[in-house]
Amino acid sequence: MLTAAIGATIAEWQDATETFDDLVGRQTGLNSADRRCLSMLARGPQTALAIAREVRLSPSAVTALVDRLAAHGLVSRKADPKDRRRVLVVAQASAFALFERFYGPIARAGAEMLTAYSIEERKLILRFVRDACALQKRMIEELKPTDSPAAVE
Amino acid sequence: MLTAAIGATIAEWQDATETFDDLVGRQTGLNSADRRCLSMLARGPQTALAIAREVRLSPSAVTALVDRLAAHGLVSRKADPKDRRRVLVVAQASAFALFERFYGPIARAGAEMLTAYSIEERKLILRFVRDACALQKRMIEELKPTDSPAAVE
DNA sequence: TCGGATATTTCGATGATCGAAATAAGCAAA
DNA sequence: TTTGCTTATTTCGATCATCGAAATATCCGA
Repeated sequence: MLTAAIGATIAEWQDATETFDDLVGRQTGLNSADRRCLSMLARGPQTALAIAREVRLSPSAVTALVDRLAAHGLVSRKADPKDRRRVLVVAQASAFALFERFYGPIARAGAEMLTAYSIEERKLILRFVRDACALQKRMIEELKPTDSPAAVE
Repeated sequence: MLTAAIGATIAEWQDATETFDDLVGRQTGLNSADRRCLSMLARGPQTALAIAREVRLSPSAVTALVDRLAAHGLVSRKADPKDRRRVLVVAQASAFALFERFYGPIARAGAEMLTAYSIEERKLILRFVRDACALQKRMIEELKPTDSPAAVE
């Protein structure tokens, strides 16, 4: 037993995560795709196409998205020296500051929370979150191929 | 140690969860708010205002949202016998079927995954996810009051 | 019964997104 | 080198979700 309680709590946790993220969006004026894009750019400059794939937006939508972020001074465009068709989108310092402001505190609080667990316990927690993450990714793969026209009709 | 690895894995897990959810949206033709609303209605009929609060949409947007779901046959409107100003939105059988179809498999796989853990281990996992959930909710509260006009300018 | 409060809908405007077409640059073969 | 195909991004017009304000309907207390 306990699996039902664990599942329910995870659902509640994910819901809270979504609510938190939504709040960040309201306070920053950035929508879900904007935030996803910024989070990706925090790992380094990316081309528009790579952003489109990861954020799951059309290339034209990414043009508008980057315009938006650039208007806020959060990113800048830079020609790719290797291939002048490409445009590299680069996160600015303000983007990192924004991340620190909104996600820094929770990251630190999370680390702090984990100090209440022994090393052995943390090993188990890591095993669990890895299992959960792997499971979620497996379910993504199972959902992908189908591409059913409309499950809702 | 291990906290960094745990944090990184959780971030990866949340990302996968978002991707999964987005895929469900594409395959069902339901956007994020639609899905949130349905998920709420799975717990019982709700008034438009309650939906607006939970889904974080304006009341007028909820009218449109419910129209959309109703057009898909997923919900129906029902006058509240107690207060005729109110409209109760009720999930239809097709909504539950949709949930079962997309979230049933992962719920069962998750339960199955947990069978690899002993009861003692599950207790620890439950403690951990409760801690994480509580932390996330605490961070929501800390973010709420500020209501800063624009953190981005 | 009157008047303010509450619940929902309607309406016009805004803005994010899409797909198709346009533009620009790379690349390979003649 | 030139020609033509491919790839990367942007522009453009259309669509749709959402908002805020106004309209409508109902409730409830004085």
